[in-house]
Amino acid sequence: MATIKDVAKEAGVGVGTASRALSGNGSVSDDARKRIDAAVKKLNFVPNQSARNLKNQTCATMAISVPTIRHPFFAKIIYYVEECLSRRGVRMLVVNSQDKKSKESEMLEMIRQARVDGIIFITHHAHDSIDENLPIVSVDRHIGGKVPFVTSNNYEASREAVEYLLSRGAKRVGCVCGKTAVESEVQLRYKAYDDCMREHGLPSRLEVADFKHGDEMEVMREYLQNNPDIDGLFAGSDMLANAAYYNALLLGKRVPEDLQIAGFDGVMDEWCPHPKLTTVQQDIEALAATAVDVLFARVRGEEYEHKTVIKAKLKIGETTK
Amino acid sequence: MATIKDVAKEAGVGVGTASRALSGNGSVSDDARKRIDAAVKKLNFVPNQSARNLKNQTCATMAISVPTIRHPFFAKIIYYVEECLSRRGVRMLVVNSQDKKSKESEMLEMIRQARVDGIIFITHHAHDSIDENLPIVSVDRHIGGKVPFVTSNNYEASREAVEYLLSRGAKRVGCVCGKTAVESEVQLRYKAYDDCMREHGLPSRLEVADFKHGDEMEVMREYLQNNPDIDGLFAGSDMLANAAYYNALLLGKRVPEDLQIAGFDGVMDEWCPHPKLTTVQQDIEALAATAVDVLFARVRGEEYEHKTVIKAKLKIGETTK
DNA sequence: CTGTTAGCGCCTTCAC
DNA sequence: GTGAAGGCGCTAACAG
Repeated sequence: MATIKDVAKEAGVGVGTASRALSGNGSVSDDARKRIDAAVKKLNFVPNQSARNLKNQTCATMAISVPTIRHPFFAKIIYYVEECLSRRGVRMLVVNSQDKKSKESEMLEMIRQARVDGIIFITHHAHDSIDENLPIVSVDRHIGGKVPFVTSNNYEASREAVEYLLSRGAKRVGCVCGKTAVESEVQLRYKAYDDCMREHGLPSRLEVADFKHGDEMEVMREYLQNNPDIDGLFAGSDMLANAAYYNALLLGKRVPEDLQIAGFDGVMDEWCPHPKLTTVQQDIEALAATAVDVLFARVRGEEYEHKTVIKAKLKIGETTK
Repeated sequence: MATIKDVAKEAGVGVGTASRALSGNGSVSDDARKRIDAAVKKLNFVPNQSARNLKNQTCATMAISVPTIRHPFFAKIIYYVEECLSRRGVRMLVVNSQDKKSKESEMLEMIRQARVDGIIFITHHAHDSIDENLPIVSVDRHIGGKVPFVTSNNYEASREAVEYLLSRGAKRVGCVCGKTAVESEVQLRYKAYDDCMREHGLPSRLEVADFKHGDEMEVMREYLQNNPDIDGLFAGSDMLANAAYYNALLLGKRVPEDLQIAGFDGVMDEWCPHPKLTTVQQDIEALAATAVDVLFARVRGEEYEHKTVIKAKLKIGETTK
């Protein structure tokens, strides 16, 4: 494995000159550059990234921590984040936190160990002890005082969904959302529902359920059994909306005739061709791109927004009239 | 940021002793160890991984390259690979190759740049120029002469599925599979179908379709329109099976009464509660674990199997009688 | 068991 | 514009 020393010797120049030519910092005579290029090719030289990292005190790697990669929303975020990072020549480290706070704390350690340059955090936990100067950005959650975050306009978009249900003739609209352990923008989804119902003088039938991914079917079954008379439902996620759809069918209800359903996320369509959900579609590509932008701004010490809101919009499917 | 030098000074020992105590190689007196531990705590020291990497000529990072993370099968593989690596203190780098050969070639460069210690490859391309000594392992594909790979017992499992369809009374069984650009174990799925039909003296209605993820619905619509009389279908993936289900419904067919369907993969259930597919369930956890085992064996120069077969088994759902 | 020393490969002064 | 030298933080080999 050739080193920069070998290249320099082969080209008949000093290592300094070779280094400058390779990294592009500082000027090198055309003659020297030509000989160095030739040497690089001849020796099949590639710079050793570990050495660069040590010298530059970086590692050209960003981490993204998600509760689980096995969820379409997170998978999609990761997909777009990778795309952005890759464009900048930065690698992406994926960590399944599996909702474990310990695993998330390890991530913080990674920064200190110079194993990653920054982290995109998507978590259900609060981390109040996070050093505010650490290069971290969060998606959809407030995880600590000054950690910047990007999020969809959950409140407005959710209102739009609930209003839509009402406008399509639903009279008794319910709502099921997942519980978040930490203060989260996601909570605005059911707050929007609540406000909306109150303003219309309608009773709120909100259920904020504490469950794990995968238990959506059970949660919805129970809810629909306890609320047999609803004719509209705003679900806090597509997984819940989907579960509502199938449970409704199992209970002999027709969708959307007997029950109209609106979800949130807009991520199921790729894998579940049916039903075509009416749902609030988040602009995941923009969420990812913005998170990466903010992260780089932090790392470089540039200006950045503490909070960035990405517009989500209601997509009409076949689960509403 | 404290270095090992600071720790040594604080503890009143030499750097060598501190290093030995920290990395666990070599013996250190209890007394020294105690003082070093205290110094570490006091200075809040963590070893710099970049320096370790440079010194050790490793980077404690493995890469996994998949066509897209936005597919339940790949997402699940990645999930389990991360779990295995994480247990060994190794980080996982995820690369979306997006089926681009260039992107895959970059990965090979990464090894040379000492940016990753090894790669788990899942690709649709052939890479005949791969150096056989490189620490690479492939899943489900032969990507080069001596690159080891792990795979499910595609042939036997597929036969089981087709035989099951026949045993449940299907008379005219069709098959749709995706085309692979490279010689792949996946091809055994439709080979099994073909053999099975021939042995039963039944006509083969095989379609090996060249399409991208996401186009499954169209592919199946066309197939079902061209083959309106089939009463059984073996699909080469769950996505195809799912698409077959909905297209059948759209065409006024009942499943499983008029058309029985069996898929392959066993990965849809998490995100699509319905329909409960009859499908060949791959043991993805074992595939991932084995791939990681083989990779580490290669890196360490230990013995390993060139080909490992993981058993998949038919799971009966509601799309067969 | 311990401290010193010499690199790992690269980048960045610093004189020339 | 150039080459030599020092050092990033750590580990391994050596002599004590």
